[in-house]
Amino acid sequence: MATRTTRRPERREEPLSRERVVESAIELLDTAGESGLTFRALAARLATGPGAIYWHVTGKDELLSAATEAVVSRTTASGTADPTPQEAIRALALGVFDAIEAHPWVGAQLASAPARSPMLRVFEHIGRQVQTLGVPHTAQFTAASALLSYILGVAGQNAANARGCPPNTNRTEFLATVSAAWADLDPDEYAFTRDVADQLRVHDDRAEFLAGIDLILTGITTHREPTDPAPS
Amino acid sequence: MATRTTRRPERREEPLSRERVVESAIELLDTAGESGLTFRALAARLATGPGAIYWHVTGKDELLSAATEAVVSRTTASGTADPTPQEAIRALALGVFDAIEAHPWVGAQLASAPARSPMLRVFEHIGRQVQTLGVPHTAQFTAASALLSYILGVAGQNAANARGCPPNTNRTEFLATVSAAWADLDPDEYAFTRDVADQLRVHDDRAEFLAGIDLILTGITTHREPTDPAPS
DNA sequence: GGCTGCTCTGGAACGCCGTTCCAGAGTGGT
DNA sequence: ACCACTCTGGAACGGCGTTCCAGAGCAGCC
Repeated sequence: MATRTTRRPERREEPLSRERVVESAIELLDTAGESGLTFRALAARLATGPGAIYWHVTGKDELLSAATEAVVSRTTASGTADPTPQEAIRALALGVFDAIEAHPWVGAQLASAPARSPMLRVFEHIGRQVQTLGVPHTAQFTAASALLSYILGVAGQNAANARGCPPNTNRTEFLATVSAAWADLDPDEYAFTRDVADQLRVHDDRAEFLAGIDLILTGITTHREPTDPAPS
Repeated sequence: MATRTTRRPERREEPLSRERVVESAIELLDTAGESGLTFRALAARLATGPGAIYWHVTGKDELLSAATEAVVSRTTASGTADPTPQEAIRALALGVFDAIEAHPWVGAQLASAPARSPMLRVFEHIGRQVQTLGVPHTAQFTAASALLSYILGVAGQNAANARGCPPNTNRTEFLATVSAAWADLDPDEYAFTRDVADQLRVHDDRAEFLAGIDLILTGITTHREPTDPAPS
């Protein structure tokens, strides 16, 4: 009140920008979850009104896409030289996996809009390693697509699990609860599920994810005819 | 106005019920998409008010779950005796795949809430076939989870694609458009994607999906490389 | 028949959402 | 001094999920 317009080095300490909007959106998504990202909450965090945000972003869809793009692109950026294509694919997949574990909302976003830009880069990198693996040209699309679909599937599941209990229960307790629920299922209708309830309780998400990748990689590198001896 | 309470055989021609609510919700989702399911629209279709629906359903989450459950359970119901476990798994996966193609909203729903009931039954059936395949006990959970994750991943992608262009373009035209977009990408940054743009244009979703299933099945049934050191 | 208690209805209202609108502040060019 | 342009932010709109509640219909008991 005392000073009205004097003593203002810039219009505000930091002017609005698309970058700042997206960054704040990511923080909001990380702290308050997917439902926490609101134009009003975002405006409050940026000390402005909802209308101002629309000058830098066309709408919520673009905002979510930009936030996802920003997070995923960081994982793709770190290009380490891996000795084998298999390890390169594992590293690539783990990058996406870790990004989703750190930001569960990315999983839900990717699972429901994969054709967009961020995952296309992952697809490209996977495809190159598939080529390096010596996969026949006609099977390369299938192989890369299968790997991508699997990654996106795990992404969605992890996001769903993280949404189930974001703040409170630690992972061990959560797994114990679900495992106990599985063990209490009908023995006739859910014989298998009951049988693996123990494995669910002690399993490691990252290891299971990688094991699935390896399963697909084995399928890709194994010739269709089972008479082929194990390649190395 | 003429007759007030006379001439009414029942309170209404058909009383509200949870079954009728869920069924109408499915119809609404199929015709108007995920965003078309609204308590007001649902109330209009049922010739009632929004409040009445809450007597039969606790909220929108349960409504969506019930609708998904209803659609998925129909696919699991048809139990045909398949000669081999592989074919049984393929049939199971195709059932889910077809259900999602017929109701794209199911894909999005499954991809973002897989731990719930409907997919647990699929998991159970897959797991039994995995057991029949002779997979070692310690690897059964991994194998079934990988298959389920892959199915859910494809589910999400199909749902996203269907959401991109629900009514208008036929599939061939859509694929041609995306394929052309891929072919126009930067040759350095997207060499592989450009290379498989042709395969994208002519590919068959069902066949690709099954090919991915077969990749994982091959990985499951192929013995690990004997020289492979235990990877953590 | 009345009366009561229960199930079920459906319209009104609440608060929040994404989005649009627009008056106007700030700023650089002439 | 003026203008044109970028950018701001508060108000407002329609629609959403959800809640609330007066009351309709329908047993069952007096």
